[in-house]
Amino acid sequence: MPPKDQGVTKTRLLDAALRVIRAQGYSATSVDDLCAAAGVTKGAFFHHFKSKEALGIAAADYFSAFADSVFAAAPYRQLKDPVDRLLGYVDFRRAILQGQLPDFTCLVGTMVQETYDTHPAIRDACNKSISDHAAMVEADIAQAMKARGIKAEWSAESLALYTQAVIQGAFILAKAKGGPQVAAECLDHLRRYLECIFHHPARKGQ
Amino acid sequence: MPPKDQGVTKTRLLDAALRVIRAQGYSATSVDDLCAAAGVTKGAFFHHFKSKEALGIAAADYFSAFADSVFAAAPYRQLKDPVDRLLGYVDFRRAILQGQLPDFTCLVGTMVQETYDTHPAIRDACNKSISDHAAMVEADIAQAMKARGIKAEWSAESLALYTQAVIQGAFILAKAKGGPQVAAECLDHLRRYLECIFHHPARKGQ
DNA sequence: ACACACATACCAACCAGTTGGTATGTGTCA
DNA sequence: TGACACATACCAACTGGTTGGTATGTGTGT
Repeated sequence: MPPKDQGVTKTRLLDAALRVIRAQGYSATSVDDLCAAAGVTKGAFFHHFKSKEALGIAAADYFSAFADSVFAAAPYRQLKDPVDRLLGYVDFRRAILQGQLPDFTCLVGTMVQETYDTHPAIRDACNKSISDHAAMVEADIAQAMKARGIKAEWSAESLALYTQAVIQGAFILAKAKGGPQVAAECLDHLRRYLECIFHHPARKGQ
Repeated sequence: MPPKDQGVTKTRLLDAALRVIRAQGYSATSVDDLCAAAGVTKGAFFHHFKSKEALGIAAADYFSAFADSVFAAAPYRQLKDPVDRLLGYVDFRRAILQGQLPDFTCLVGTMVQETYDTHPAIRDACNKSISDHAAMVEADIAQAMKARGIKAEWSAESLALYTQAVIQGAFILAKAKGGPQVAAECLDHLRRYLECIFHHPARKGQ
């Protein structure tokens, strides 16, 4: 019944990849692991992906598309003021630090550390994922700078990438310490920096 | 003559581990890879380390001790004012972003992402390495807060961990983008945040 | 003589990827 | 309508090579 099952097996493999690779890393995850987690056979795997590396690239794209949809639909996107949107982004990222670590950490941040030197194609896919997400943040930053009349030595792109560095680093610390609390506190510091830059009054109790 | 060669083979293996694991990651690095890079046999490896996991833990400790000595000997340590020392730390971290990526990135930040869920003993060693280094930064932060009479909602520990998150995240971005420039710009933003917190006049041209 | 620091040879389990095959669907032309 | 050619989706079994780890030597200094 191919029409009914169209793409189901492939999607099951990609969903499994997100879960398993975020928990174990790319190298430690075997094709058999993926197949077992997805409940499919090895033949099905290599029918949909020509190699493990191709699955890695596809997983990065899949993760990226999923993240795009989550942030596009997030409530903070509706805020009128670009500074509010920027701070809303940080608050939203803080709010989604829920559940187990493999549920909210970043697939591409994990993968790129393992593959940047040995699998250039995966590194490029991860870089595109991070850069595209940063570009979304950069748009709000550029508007915020214009709205507040801020002329700085740093670029909107540089600050957007900085937000991503904080988030990626916060995930590493969360993994090292076994929980998301340290990551939340990192996002609080990031928020404080942005408030400082955009002359925004700090929230009470923060 | 064992007295002369005392520890040489073990050290060669640990040095190789630093290089190879930072380039390929922990899981993708085989014991054979390590032996080849160190120029020793497998028998020697398992004479000094009872398992690959034990090597991972030893490598984290070895990296940690190396980092300790580098930072203890760094010129910024001689600065009298704790705020200068804190900013000096960031400047020093920025200055050592030299050479190839595996030369200056963080072994434990790389390893913990791959092992936090599957090798608790390695995760603990990585966590200790990060936390000990953060504690060194935290001491200067605590003194800086006292010197400037700063009472904040955040703790010195929280800010110290934030500096480590920025550094770890900067390494991920550097790997994704293939060079250290983005990491340097992240450290510039971190410096700006610290200047803001400690009411320090910004440097010109920054 | 004995412990230590290695080296050699080897193993079972696992690895990514291939094979030959089946079941099911789709487009086309008479 | 139906028969044929072809494509898609999948499967179980297999392959050559690699994995972490072990068992058993061997040379050397004390």
